[in-house]
Amino acid sequence: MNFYHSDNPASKCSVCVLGQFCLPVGITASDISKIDTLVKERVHLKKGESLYRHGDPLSSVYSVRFGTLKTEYALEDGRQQVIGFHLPGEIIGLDGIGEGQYQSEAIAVEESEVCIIRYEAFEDLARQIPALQQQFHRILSRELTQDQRHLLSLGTMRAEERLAAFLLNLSQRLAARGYLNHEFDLPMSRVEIASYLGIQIETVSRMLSRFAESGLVQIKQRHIKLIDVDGLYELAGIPNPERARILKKIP
Amino acid sequence: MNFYHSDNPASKCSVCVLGQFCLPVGITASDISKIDTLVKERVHLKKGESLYRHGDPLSSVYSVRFGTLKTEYALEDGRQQVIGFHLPGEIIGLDGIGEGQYQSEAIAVEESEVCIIRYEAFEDLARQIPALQQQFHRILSRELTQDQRHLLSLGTMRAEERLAAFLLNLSQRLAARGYLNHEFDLPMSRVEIASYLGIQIETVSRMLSRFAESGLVQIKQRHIKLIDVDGLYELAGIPNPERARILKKIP
DNA sequence: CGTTGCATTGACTGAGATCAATAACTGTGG
DNA sequence: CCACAGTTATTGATCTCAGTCAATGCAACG
Repeated sequence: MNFYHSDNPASKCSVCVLGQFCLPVGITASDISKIDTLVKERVHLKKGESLYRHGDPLSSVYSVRFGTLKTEYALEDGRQQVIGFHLPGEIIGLDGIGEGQYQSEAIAVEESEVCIIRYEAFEDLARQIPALQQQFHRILSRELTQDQRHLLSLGTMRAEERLAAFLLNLSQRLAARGYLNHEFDLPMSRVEIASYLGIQIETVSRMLSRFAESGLVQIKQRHIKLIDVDGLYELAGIPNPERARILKKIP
Repeated sequence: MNFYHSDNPASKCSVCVLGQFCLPVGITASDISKIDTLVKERVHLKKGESLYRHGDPLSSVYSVRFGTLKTEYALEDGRQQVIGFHLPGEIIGLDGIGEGQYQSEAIAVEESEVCIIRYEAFEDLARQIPALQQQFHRILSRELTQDQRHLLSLGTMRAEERLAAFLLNLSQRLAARGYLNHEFDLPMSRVEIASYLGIQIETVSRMLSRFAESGLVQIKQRHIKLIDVDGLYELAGIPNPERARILKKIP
């Protein structure tokens, strides 16, 4: 882990390209300068390094600057699962607020960098800037919704559907960040995908091969190209939000 | 749905026996009176009635006064799953904050009553009372942790383990509310349990019968008596928090 | 160019789903 | 109070998806 301290303008929240994700909308210039003072440090993580571990006291929450992190949750008997993958602009460490210590472990899936947001200072500032407080609540709430969608996937979907939904979700999130969304590199390994989806690595492999056979995707190792997006959506059992649906079901 | 409006003292948050769950600790007398003004209305729900539905605009969050509610999350193709059961003192509706409309549907599993907390007024008040704001963040964060534990259950545990963990979790939550925790009535049906655990109703039935055969529990319909709590914990693959563990693992 | 880690593919197995029948309870009205 | 319908739960028989075990393939790297 590599810490940075910086006052140079390029590290300011207000000029960060991710502002759309981690900054609240509709705040004044003076608010912005306050927010800028909040984030003075960053951490650089090499692949496999932990940002925090289960049980570490909560001092900060973190905003991903670049790279990808996974959060893992462990059962007392040693079994563990990847709970989430976190892309640039997303906030992690929120599960530490409840008990004052992180409940999960956050690990870099690839080389990554995160902004450190001192939690106490943040909470104070949120009280002063209503828009910031509201945005924080929205972030927490969306996190809940995200987990609930994931629950639905693990509870009701078959392996094939889970994987299709996973690829599409990743694609959507990449698109929202302005990346190519129909062709990208998976930052995570098959093991990590399998763990996240609650299936075995062999099943991930088989399903990906099957998708490729069916002409839904092209895969070369971790490089993936979505060919038939509609087909994937259909397979996942969810409607394609990329095309406005004019048709209604006629019963 | 039956609305109440009330200024009578018995309906005040400050005297509600659930205060320990929904009120922040360490607040002043004047804060208490402000909080009391926040919750003026309650809703009475008969079994099966919805408190809110997916897509309803968020106006309030709710605190369960008595009874049990379930929240269900639906997939676009009609599949749906019970995401959580909510006991007295727990807050529901938080998933509505992110998008300004509820993402799930909340339904009474048995006759229930909830306090209405107008969300905008609550957010304002939270800004004025730091302890309230902190408590709210803790509640949101614990909700996240709860969902993550649930994810782990659906992702890595076998049916048997999920059911054992479910019974123990319910028992713990009842104990925290001062109820009998080793003998109680399940408020929810087998269908609802199965949905929550991501398994089939027949499997729930079979596993319960198996638990009874093994002398772990006694079951008569929805009435359940935990006989061998340690055995259940072992089966669930989690340590028993009810007995302080002096022993350490010797490698 | 072997070694090491990650991914794919095949053969077999098993936990839990599905289908089906029965049993037990709940509530209703005569 | 009983009969009946309707719901909810249990139990059995069979099937299937995905897990497990095992072998092979493929990159990257010292």
